Order: sequence, then C-alpha cells, then structure tokens
Amino acid sequence: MKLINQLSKETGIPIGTIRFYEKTGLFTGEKKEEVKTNNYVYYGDDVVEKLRFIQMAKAVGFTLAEIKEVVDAWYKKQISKKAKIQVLDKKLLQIEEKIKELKSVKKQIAICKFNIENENIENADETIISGGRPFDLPPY
Amino acid sequence: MKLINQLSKETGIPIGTIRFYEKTGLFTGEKKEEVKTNNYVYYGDDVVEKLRFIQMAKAVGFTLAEIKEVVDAWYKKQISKKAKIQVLDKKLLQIEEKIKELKSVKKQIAICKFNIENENIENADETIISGGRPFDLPPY
DNA sequence: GTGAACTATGCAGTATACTTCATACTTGTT
DNA sequence: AACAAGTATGAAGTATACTGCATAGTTCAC
Repeated sequence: MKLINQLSKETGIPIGTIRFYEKTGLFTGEKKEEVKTNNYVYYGDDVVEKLRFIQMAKAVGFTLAEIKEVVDAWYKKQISKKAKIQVLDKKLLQIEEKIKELKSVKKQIAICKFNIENENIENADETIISGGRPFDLPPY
Repeated sequence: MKLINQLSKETGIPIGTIRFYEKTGLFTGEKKEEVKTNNYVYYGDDVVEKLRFIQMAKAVGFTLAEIKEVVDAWYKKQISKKAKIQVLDKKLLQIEEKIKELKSVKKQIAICKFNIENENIENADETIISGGRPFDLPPY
C-alpha cells in the first residue's frame, strides 16, 4: 500500500491533482484501522492503474465525467450488468469515432506539411515564405 | 461567401463559439468593401474546413492553443518554413501518441466489458450484481 | 528533540473554453 | 411602416480541471 506521494511519483501526476480526482470520485484510498496516530490514506496498485487509465483517457479528449462513467461501470455495485455494458459499448463507439477523427486530423496535417515542403523550393530553409497554396490540394 | 449564421448551420457549431474562435485568432472573416450600410463579416469555404478541423482536433484532446499552432503554421506568413515543419512534425508525433493511448484505452474497456459479461452468468440481465473480479485479468 | 519533509483539509484563485446578456444597428417580410 | 430575425460588440457569468495557499498535525533523520 502506497501513500499519496508515492502514487504521484509513480504516475507523474501532481499530488493536488490526485486529491482532486479522489474528491471527484474516480477512486478511493483507505485509512488503516491499526494506525491510530494519523489519518493518512493508503492506496493499492489498482489506483495506480486507474490513474494511468485516467491519464490516457484525458489525453484523447475524454472528460473526467466521462471517465467516471467507465470507472463506475467497472467498480460500482448497484449498477445492473445491462447498464454497465451499455456504458462501455457507448465508450467503445466514441473511441472508434475518435480514431477516425485522429486519422483525419493526421491526414490533413500531413497534406499541410507536404504543401509547405514543396512551395518555394528555391529558397533556403530560413527564408520567410509568403504562404499561398501551390497545389490543387484541399485546404489542410 | 457566407455569413456567420450559415457557417453555424453547416458545421453545427454555435454562433457564439464561432465568434470566440475568431477572436482567439483561429481564422478571420472579411468585411466587404462594397457594402457600406453594415459591418457584417463574410467567411469563405476555407473557414468551414477550418472549423471542421477544429472540431475534430478538439474531440481528440487538442487545446485551442495547440490547434492555433497548426493553423498558424499553415497560414501565417512571417513564419519560416523550418519552423512550420517543426510544428507539424511535433503534432504528427503527438497524434501517434494519442493513437497509442486510444488503443490502450479501448483494450482496457474491452477487458472490462469481457469481465462484466462473464461474471454471475446465472443471474438475469436486470440483476444487481455484486462486483468483484472473477478472472485473473488485470484491472482495466 | 528539533527541523525538514510528508500528510490532511478547506478554500480561494487560475486557465481554458465557452455561454449568456445587454445594447444597438441592419435586413427581410408582410 | 412595423416587426421578426440576423449581425456586431463588449462584458459578465459558467463549467471543467486544476493549482496554490494557509493551517495544522505527523513522521523521519540526525
């Protein structure tokens, strides 16, 4: 069992943010009954996994509320199996959508790069170029 | 050339948000010189493309500041070719990273779904289940 | 046993991305 | 002409996700 500082070191997430996530209900630590002198909170390895999941899900544009839906579907009792599967299926669809959007963004940036690389070839790489679109490619 | 209302209808982005994006410097419309009675702003088809790009880039977790970097690399004069390519290459790397993260999140959700589907098989689909992890699969 | 480092709690403040509101002028319809 | 609907501008308000600060108690190294 880890204290919050170790959790922070293992994930790279600031302590304040971890506390914020816990307050948001994304996970919970536990106070040790045998320790009476303080009220330090201990976290299991599952919390590290959750934090990594949160990091990635956030990086691809999911909100904490959306992430919480998934976490609840996984951990919460009192949610029917049917409801849980529904939530997860919805997320899987959203992920497919995001993958499509990512590919589209990637393609547009690649085209953009191609255009820049092929305009004003006579100028050196530090030259200030004048913009414009030399080829009949779509914008972006 | 379109007015802001048409732009909104074509993209599904609220007028207020479009104005906000323009104020942020993501694109600009143009006032028509020949029209003297008002100061309506007109937008070209490129703005529609930009708005769609912004929508997608936002959906996969890019901030407006990051999106602006790309837009500036594409449209701004006074940025060297080298600097533009640098920005775009950085974005392409970020996108690869996001694709990896998306796949990881997808996998974890799929495992989560599998676990839920295979626990308490004897119960009907409306049953309140008690949680727990019946198989030795990693959390998420 | 003293000081540095760690922990808990609560509340205020910040950044980002909108969203609403108020005001005022313009355009299109009847 | 009247009135709904559209447009511009600026400022204030909101939601999300932190971030920092102040306070206070705890643990650890020396």
